[in-house]
Amino acid sequence: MTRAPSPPASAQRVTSLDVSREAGVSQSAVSRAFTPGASIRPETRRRVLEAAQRLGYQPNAIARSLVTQRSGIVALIVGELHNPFYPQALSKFAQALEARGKRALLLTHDARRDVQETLDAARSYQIEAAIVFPTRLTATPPTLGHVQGGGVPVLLFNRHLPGHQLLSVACDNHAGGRLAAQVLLDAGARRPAFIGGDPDTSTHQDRLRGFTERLAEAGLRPVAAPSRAFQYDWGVQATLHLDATGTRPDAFFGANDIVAIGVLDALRTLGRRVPEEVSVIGFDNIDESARLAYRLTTIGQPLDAMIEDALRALEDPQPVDGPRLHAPELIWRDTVAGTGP
Amino acid sequence: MTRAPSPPASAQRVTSLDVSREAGVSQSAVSRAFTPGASIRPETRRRVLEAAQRLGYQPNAIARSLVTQRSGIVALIVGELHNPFYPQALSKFAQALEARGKRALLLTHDARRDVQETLDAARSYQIEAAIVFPTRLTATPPTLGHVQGGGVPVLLFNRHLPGHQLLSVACDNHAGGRLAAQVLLDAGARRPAFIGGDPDTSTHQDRLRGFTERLAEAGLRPVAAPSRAFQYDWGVQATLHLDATGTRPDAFFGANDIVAIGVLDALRTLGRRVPEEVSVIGFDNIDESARLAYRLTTIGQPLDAMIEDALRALEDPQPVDGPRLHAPELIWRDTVAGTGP
DNA sequence: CTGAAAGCGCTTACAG
DNA sequence: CTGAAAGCGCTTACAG
Repeated sequence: MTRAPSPPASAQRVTSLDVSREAGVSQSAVSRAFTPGASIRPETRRRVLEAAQRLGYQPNAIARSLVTQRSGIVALIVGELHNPFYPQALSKFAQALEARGKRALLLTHDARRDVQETLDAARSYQIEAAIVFPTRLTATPPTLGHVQGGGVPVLLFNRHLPGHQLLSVACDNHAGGRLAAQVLLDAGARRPAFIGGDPDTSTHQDRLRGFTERLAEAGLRPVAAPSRAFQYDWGVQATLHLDATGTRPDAFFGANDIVAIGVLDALRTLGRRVPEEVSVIGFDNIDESARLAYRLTTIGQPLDAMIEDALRALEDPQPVDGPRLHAPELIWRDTVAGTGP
Repeated sequence: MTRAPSPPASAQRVTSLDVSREAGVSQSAVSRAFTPGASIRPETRRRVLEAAQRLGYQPNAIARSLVTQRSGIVALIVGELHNPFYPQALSKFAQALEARGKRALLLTHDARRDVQETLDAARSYQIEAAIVFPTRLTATPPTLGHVQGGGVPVLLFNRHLPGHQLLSVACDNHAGGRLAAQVLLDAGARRPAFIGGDPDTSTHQDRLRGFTERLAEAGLRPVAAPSRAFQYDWGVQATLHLDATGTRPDAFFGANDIVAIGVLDALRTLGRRVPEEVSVIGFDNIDESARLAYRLTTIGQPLDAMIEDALRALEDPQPVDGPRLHAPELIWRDTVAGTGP
């Protein structure tokens, strides 16, 4: 079997043409050798693969994308990653994507620019879908109001936009809010407070609504307390402020774990004992909530299931009818009075 | 000015050819209109841009990459993101990349597979560089031992591999270790312990070496303590174990903040008062270390400078001579006795 | 099963 | 400043 000479060392990239010469086959054959299920004799494939190995050849995914019209790229659009819930989701998404032979293009957005800009930039890479993590987004336009995929499906993770036609996957925050109320009620709370996050987000709103609803069924209503941001500092500040103004809730529901941890730290500063004097519950079940210093009882989100569902939803496009909700789960630890469920 | 008819609605993507027809110019002109600095009459560019706007056209970055041989894509390779130091670095990298007109391709690796595999997968996307975050890597082959960029520069962030020709950017951990010792010495420590992370990493080794060295200058040596992992649980466990075996250090240097926070929580469990009875210092200055419950004194890494330097190093390829080190900075809080520097 | 050829959507000499 | 044409590295009908 005669072989064509190897390509000159000056050649930068080794291409399928180089390999075809090395293997003594056509360039098409090289392509087929790298295409699972392609019609090619096993022996030919073997020869090609060996030649490729010798030359250090690897198919060019960019060129492939151009002709197949499928880039295999999914955009992950994130803002700040201060809430540890998101990095965790992010790396799990990247892994799940890889397991499906896809790649994650990581893009950032900030509060000042419209997400649309970021999305457009992503679209030039022929992304097959975009997942946006609304770490800094509010529901009000222009930030997220009119996002247009322009042909590519866009999914909002952990948030939904009432009245908009965006795919979205989230935890059933309304049910989670109810669950939090239930847990606090069972612990004997009579004056529970909700320390909210960004009041303009569905996560905040749904959790509050569920919480309030369940409390009402027990003839109670949450202690009046302000909302502001899903941040540690805010949890601390809100709790201190409440105390300073003479409001002493006997239980706290933090809009997420970061806020609840702030509440816990503020309570410690105030010398109030948890859970003996006051119960605290959070939302998300981030790593930090399991620390010995906190042992925060919280409502966990079924992250893996949510991610699988998100990817599935993106794969077969069907009309959006409301957010895809996942049941939350109580994570019992040490910050709520009683012995648990 | 006569116009060619608009492309049929059936056409999936709108291409530069569609725009050229809409604008009544050549396809080359469309390309030039989107190329900053290209030789094109302002009026022509305006016409093209308007036509593009009408048609919703956006240049195809994939096609562009193919011809320019520059993808504009940089791979970010991460493992687990349990240490919050990494997500923070990750999002800052993504932002810094975008500021330079580049994109971040996010890839994951796990401890079982060789990073080489992940890198090869990334290479098929014609990445211009790869940055690996060694969140799960040890220095021993095969995991990281023989990584070959195969033409693309590879940079290790926050770690270096002695004797290997990989670019790397890190904090000067040796100096940081010395600094930690200095701080503890100033606080009057006589029996300081180092609670190590993964002993097989340069971060661990360099910090320990600096720490030991400075201690030796003061005629001291660290209390014998085991090392294992850069994890919260390990910090807790190691501290508890030390205490159970009758070893009572008067100061702790946690190999990173996560470990130091574990130490702090364990100390609290043991009823030992910080910093009155025992001082604790960490490394990294992650968000969590500033929580009221911890107020951890720590050695901060100059993250922004490190990221800029990493990107710069990747841009102009020059022979590697050792890791590029950045000076650490003492973050004084409440876990070390005394009034600070 | 195999190869020659067209074409994916751009950029970039080249000639005008 | 502009257009026609070649070509980036692949995949995929098409014909054998």
